[in-house]
Amino acid sequence: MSSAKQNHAILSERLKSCDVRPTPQREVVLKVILGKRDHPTADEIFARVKSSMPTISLATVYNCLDTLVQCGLIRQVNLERAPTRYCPNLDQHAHFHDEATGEIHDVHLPEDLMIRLKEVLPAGFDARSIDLTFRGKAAPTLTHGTN
Amino acid sequence: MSSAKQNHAILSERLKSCDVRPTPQREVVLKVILGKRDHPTADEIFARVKSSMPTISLATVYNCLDTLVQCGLIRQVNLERAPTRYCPNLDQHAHFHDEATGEIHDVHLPEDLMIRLKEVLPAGFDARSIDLTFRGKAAPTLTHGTN
DNA sequence: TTCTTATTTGGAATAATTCTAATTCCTACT
DNA sequence: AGTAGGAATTAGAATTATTCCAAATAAGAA
Repeated sequence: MSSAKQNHAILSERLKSCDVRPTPQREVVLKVILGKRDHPTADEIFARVKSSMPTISLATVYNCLDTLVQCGLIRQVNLERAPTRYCPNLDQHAHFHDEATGEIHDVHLPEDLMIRLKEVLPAGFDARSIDLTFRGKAAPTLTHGTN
Repeated sequence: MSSAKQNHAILSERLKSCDVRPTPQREVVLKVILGKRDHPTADEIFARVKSSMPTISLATVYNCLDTLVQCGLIRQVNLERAPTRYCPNLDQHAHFHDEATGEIHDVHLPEDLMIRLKEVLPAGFDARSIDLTFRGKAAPTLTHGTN
């Protein structure tokens, strides 16, 4: 079995396990996002996807993204007043938004902190997800985390 | 001195302390946001402001909001793919976004947790602000926090 | 295969925000 | 008080991200 075929099988399996139809469009959108550890916008994803599937439409990219987020196969990140970005990293992590460069860095969150975070919620609040975003500036010289 | 005048003086003082001109528009926008502990959108703020200053323009509301956020007199909250909301509560707190009702509740964050949060950042990362948003559902019967 | 239903498509529509250029308003300095 | 000069405001146009729509297509079950 070729590597490409195997890849397809893996992606297809992932989609099926979420009870969604493993269409070629969904697979290629997912593949593109997982293929790079950055935080692309819908437009950027559209551009990347078009090189392997030139006929795909932007509406489909949006549809696929919605589906993938629903499934929990990717995450959604919102910066203030900027187009939504998507994140392939499903490990528990926070985002650091470098205000000087606009870059987003993933920051690992230890398990005990996650537990501590959930403890601050009053009784009756049931959190399905937690978004933690830092804003500020990062030291320019060192290379930290992913962008 | 009348209460209204005193109010004006206080608002004006707050603005001056941020090195911005205390214009009537900025004062009324700030007053409207501080007057209610909710999370209005720019459009909602525009509507509220118009009742006391009918000639104000939406562009000015946006300008004022930008200025006030810059000054740190109000905060900005972004829900996924929804218009930006503004928050009068400057105490350290998180937001709980009730996915069923769309309501936003403030959640108090203890000081030690804030310290713990900043500790997860690698050396060289300097966080100016921290945004923590929970998403999920809240028990409907009880009345928790502010919306 | 054929049926049923979900998905895709392109283009139009919507909605939040920003831009622009003209006007008006503060504030500091005489 | 009067005025110069920069900052803020205004209305409306422009931009841009996202969603809607109705028709065409494709996937999975029988």
